[in-house]
Amino acid sequence: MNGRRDASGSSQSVEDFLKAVYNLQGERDRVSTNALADALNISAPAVTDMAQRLVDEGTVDYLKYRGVRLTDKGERVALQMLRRHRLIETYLVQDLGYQLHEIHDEAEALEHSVSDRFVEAIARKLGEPSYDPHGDPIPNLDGIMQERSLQPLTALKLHSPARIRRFIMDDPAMLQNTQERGLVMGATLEVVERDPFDGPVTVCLGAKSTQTIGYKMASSILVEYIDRMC
Amino acid sequence: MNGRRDASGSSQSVEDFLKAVYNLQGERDRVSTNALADALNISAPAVTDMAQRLVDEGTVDYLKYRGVRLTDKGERVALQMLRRHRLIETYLVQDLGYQLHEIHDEAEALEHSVSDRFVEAIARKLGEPSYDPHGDPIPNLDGIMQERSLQPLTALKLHSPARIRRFIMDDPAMLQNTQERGLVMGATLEVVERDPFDGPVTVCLGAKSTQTIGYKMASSILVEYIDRMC
DNA sequence: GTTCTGTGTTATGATACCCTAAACCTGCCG
DNA sequence: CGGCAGGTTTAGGGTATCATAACACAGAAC
Repeated sequence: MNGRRDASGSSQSVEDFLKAVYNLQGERDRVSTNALADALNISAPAVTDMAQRLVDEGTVDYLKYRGVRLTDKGERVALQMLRRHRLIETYLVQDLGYQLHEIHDEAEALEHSVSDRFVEAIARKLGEPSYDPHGDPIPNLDGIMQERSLQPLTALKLHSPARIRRFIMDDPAMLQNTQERGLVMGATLEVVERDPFDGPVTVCLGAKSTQTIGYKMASSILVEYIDRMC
Repeated sequence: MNGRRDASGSSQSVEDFLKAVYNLQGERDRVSTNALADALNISAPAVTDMAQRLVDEGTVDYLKYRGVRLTDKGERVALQMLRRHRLIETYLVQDLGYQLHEIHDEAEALEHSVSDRFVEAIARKLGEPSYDPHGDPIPNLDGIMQERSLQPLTALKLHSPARIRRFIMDDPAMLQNTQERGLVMGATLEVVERDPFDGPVTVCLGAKSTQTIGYKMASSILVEYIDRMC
């Protein structure tokens, strides 16, 4: 028995496995067992083990020594998990007052036990959002995501107004730091200075404040150009 | 690994086990293996198995052939689960538009994966409620519940106005039926007729409608006397 | 093409949970 | 107080999910 009351019948381990494959699988290449072992924090044999079991379930395509790839069925499950995860994250922020850096772990746990009924209830309540609080696109029921073309802060032209649209960072501490510095979703800014050789970027946030941001963080903040700061 | 991010570290099975012991344990008596096997839908040996494991964790006091009893620690866990369960149920109704008969299963799954942070967030949002949508009391953080003295519909004096305060029924179908018939939480009514020998009870719900209710259902609906119908 | 080297797999084992079948208590009955 | 019936436990298995240690393969280096 497992926690889910809906279709799939997958266990938490299986769902996490499929998610990990999805995340590591770029275009059409296979994912190595070691990469999965790292991502899932389990041993390599455990990955082989799971891969072989999932072949029977038809969610994964596995070739000895060549790695793992999702089947269409597996990809559907992964995208469903992604939808769950991102909707739950959105919900935690919107309705329960969670901070951006707190939501990942909570969603990670909830996504496995929540029913479809629940997920669709919060989706409706949130107004069927297309993006989660990190700015990551939320797959719709058919697994389709609305991709955008955004620029990292490090690639922004000087003195061109832009709006923060996405945070690509997993570290909760870094995430928290961005928020505390006023680098929040939707904030408008322009780059006033940029050091060469992957040095820091200095941005002006409205009239309010100026922040100098390390390269790593700056490249993890994506923005879109806007006409004027407001 | 299990789904919880908080303290306890209990698995879903363990938590369900402790809840079951709590539910079956009246005052100070022990709960029999078979009773637990029935309640949990597992075999008797599986219960013995679990009981022996939980002794090591200190949540349960188990004597061979004499049954199981919660320790103080075990009772704390059980009450914490009860709090979680009932707060989640309240939340599902209040904020997500669930119907009364839909909430039990969803809460049953969620209570195991949600964090304390989550539970307390919804408690705050709901205004620290003392009762869940069934009218069951919600333990506070110290495990204390506000008990009330309510009457079953079957014990009500004729023509005495009363208000529905609690539904003691597990069957979702019966629960759903009460709601459809207007026997909802807080509704005011009076008994206009009662058949002898555990026969049906006829109640008048305001001016709106009159319902004749079978004994079993009527005895599962608890009310409090009020001064006048309104 | 043969040989390394590191990546991946098999072998073996552990744990939590469960089951069925068989052996075992316990309390009641006479 | 012996014995039976029914509730309990022990024995013996099974699956999913992990781990460690030992072995096997693949691709690069020569």
